[in-house]
Amino acid sequence: MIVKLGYVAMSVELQNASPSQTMTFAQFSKIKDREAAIRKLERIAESNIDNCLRLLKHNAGNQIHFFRLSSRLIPLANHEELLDWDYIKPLKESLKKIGDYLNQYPMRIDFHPDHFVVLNTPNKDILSNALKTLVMHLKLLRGMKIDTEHRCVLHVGGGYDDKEKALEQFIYNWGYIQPAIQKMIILENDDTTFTVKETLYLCEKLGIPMVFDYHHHLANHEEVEWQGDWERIVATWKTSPLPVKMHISSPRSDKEYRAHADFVDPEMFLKFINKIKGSVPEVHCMIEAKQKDAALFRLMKDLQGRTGIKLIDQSSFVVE
DNA sequence: GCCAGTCAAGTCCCG
DNA sequence: CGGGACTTGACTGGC
Repeated sequence: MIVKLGYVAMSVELQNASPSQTMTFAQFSKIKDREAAIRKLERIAESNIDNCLRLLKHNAGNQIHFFRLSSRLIPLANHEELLDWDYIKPLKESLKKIGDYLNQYPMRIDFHPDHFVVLNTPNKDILSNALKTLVMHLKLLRGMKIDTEHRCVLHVGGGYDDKEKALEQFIYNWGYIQPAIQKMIILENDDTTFTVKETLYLCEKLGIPMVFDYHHHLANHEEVEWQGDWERIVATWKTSPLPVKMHISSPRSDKEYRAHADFVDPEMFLKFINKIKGSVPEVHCMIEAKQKDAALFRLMKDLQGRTGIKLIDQSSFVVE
């Protein structure tokens, strides 16, 4: 089984390369000339996209083939006061450069919008805002010439005091979502509300691949045993062009169990990998650690020389 | 040039 | 029912 590691949004090694520079609406409003203010937003967005390209080059240089883009590339993209702003048009060139680069150095790219994108809300306005944000992600992917299928990880949403009802609301809302957006989405079990089993229920019913977050599972489950569900999780990826995807992180401490630690505990990771060994030809693990790419490199170093592990390059290995 | 406070979103918690 | 906590990285303001 091949295992490939990826990391999230920004590098701790590459300096001054934030893809998430921003401008708040309060700042925006202070600028009297609205056109000038919009130009400023566009400059920030362009700088963010340029930094993404620098990050991709950093990844290619370090043999990393799996990366999550920041979801904050375009400040105020979906703000209600900026509905007339075509934020994609001025970014065409920058986005195309990303696409061209990915043609040269293929990499699995995905997004994970903030948890304010809630698809199971009973509130029409909140749903409409969530969909606007997803449309932005779709446009960005298209601008970068990335196949949009299964690129956007979301949580199920709110529990609203009745999880069963909340799951049915997700199914109801799903029916109103355009197919291009549906196709882009994958769902992840979360650390406070929806467990693996509940997320699987939706994924199987609606044909959505499921991202298994092991840390979230440890924080939020009916039963801690997960191996009985692993085959079901794998099966949700059967129709996907992409390999099964996981999220890996370690708790910061017993007290702050849900928070992400700086690095990933290699013993926990190895134990996990050995349990799924051979169940799929390839699995992609997103390392969600505070130390970002440095955590990925350290984990790879920790795996070096372990029994049954053969390193392929700086971010991938084979388990036998 | 550092550190504390602020900013955004939606849900959840507490009184 | 209303206000604050939660979360995250970036930015702002005070010293």
